[in-house]
Amino acid sequence: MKSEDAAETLAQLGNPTRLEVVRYLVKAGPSGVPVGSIQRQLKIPASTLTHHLKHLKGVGLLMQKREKTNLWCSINFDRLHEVSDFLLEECCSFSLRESDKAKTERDAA
Amino acid sequence: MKSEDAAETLAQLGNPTRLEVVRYLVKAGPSGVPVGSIQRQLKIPASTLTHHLKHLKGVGLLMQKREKTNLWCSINFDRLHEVSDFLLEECCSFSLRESDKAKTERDAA
DNA sequence: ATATTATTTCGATTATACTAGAAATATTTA
DNA sequence: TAAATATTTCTAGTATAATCGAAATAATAT
Repeated sequence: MKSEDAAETLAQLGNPTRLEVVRYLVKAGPSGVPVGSIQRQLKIPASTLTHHLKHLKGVGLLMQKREKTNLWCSINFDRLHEVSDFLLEECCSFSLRESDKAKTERDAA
Repeated sequence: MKSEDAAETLAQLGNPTRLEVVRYLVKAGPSGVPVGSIQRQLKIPASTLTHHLKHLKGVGLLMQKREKTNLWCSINFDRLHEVSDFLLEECCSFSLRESDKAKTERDAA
């Protein structure tokens, strides 16, 4: 995952309302839930919710599928995984050298 | 990690300039680098950089330590790990049921 | 004390995001 | 066709963030 894409995705996850939606969708599982259910459960005004869903869709975190009048929303688990992987790689790019910590501390002394 | 804290931290990571700084600090490793080095390497105006460092410090991603005139900056690896763990937990809260996908697809058919 | 280097504060501009009500647009059901 | 339900678009107010130059502050070295 490219750094700019990661930044964009993280930025979208960084909004409390959107993160709440994401968590709700994760709990809902692969089958997802209709927009209206999210709206009622999380008590988010419809227009506000649509706005946020558009953002999540924009970074590929959200998938939508129409069925009759309902628009079913589900999380793109792979995408969410990519983001956490990105952060993990950042963290762990030093994990090997972390084991040299004792040596480093000796050097400083 | 609480959801609100995660959101706040993700929001901070969601700024391209700050994410660049974080990645640079991760590469720099536990010993860190002075503010001025970041500034020169990433070509970020000093005042802008100070601004962003304050944000990163605010969510506990950045640690600072003065040595003579230099202010050394280093990443709080534990904190970064907490964030990626938060996302991973979100992802994986469904990973078990993901293995039931085949079954789900059979049901749909 | 002065000069040098490092970092922060101040102040101002500009842009973008969040929010949500009201109206509009489907889509389905009666 | 009319009524009901679901979702989006439009619009607009408000707030917050990003940016950076110039000046201020801090620490050291000469």
